[in-house]
Amino acid sequence: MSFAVLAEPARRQILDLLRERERSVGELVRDLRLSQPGVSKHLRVLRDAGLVSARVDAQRRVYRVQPEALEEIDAWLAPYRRMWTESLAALDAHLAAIDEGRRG
Amino acid sequence: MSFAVLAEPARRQILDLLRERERSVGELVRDLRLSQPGVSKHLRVLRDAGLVSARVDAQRRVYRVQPEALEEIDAWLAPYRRMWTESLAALDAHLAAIDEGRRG
DNA sequence: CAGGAATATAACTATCCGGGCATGTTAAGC
DNA sequence: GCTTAACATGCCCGGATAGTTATATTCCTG
Repeated sequence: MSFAVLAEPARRQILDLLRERERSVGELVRDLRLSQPGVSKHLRVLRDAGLVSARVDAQRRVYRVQPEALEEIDAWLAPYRRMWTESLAALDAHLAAIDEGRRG
Repeated sequence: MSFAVLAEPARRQILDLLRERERSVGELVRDLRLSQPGVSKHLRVLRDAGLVSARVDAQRRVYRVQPEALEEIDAWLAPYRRMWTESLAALDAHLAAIDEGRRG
């Protein structure tokens, strides 16, 4: 499960940057407060998890996000999401009932 | 961010167990392959993250899941979810177009 | 083909974290 | 009030990992 991959703030930040547009390693190094090898290492982890993919452009590697890899996490989250939306629905109903009562 | 909290498989397993029904520490110890202090330690992390809450029943502490704490993660996921659902929609459209073409 | 640019990998270190054992704490029951 | 049950906490250890510097690799450019 790629939860562990996302546990690292720098990696989430990389994904957020790549979500706007694809970026080369050098660009990411400029945006993050990390050494170039540090960024490369995180990109390696993200690649292995299928969360990003790389395209070669001369000496540069341009990375892009691969959002489908997050479906697994979304799937794990789904039943919990049902739980809190049900709570919200119940609260809604409750407030509606109160309002109903107020208006007689 | 509680991604780091969920990175631990045992903690996700605890949440999944508590999603069915609330459980005491002892029950969790029986269900997991972990020592009692190990379980307590994970529960502590989950509590600090607001992911579970405890109710006192005599000497026992009964834990339940607090799904709202996962909304933060869901919020982070949301823009990516939009991305892959858009991809699916595009694929749908593509396949429909192919089918349309086949039928003339 | 020499030099430099862009990135990956290697090697090393410091830190964090999960695991267990031993022990502290609180509540029940006699 | 002493014992036992249920749980939390402290302490220690081994493994994982994120960060760095140094080096290897690849590819363009002159």
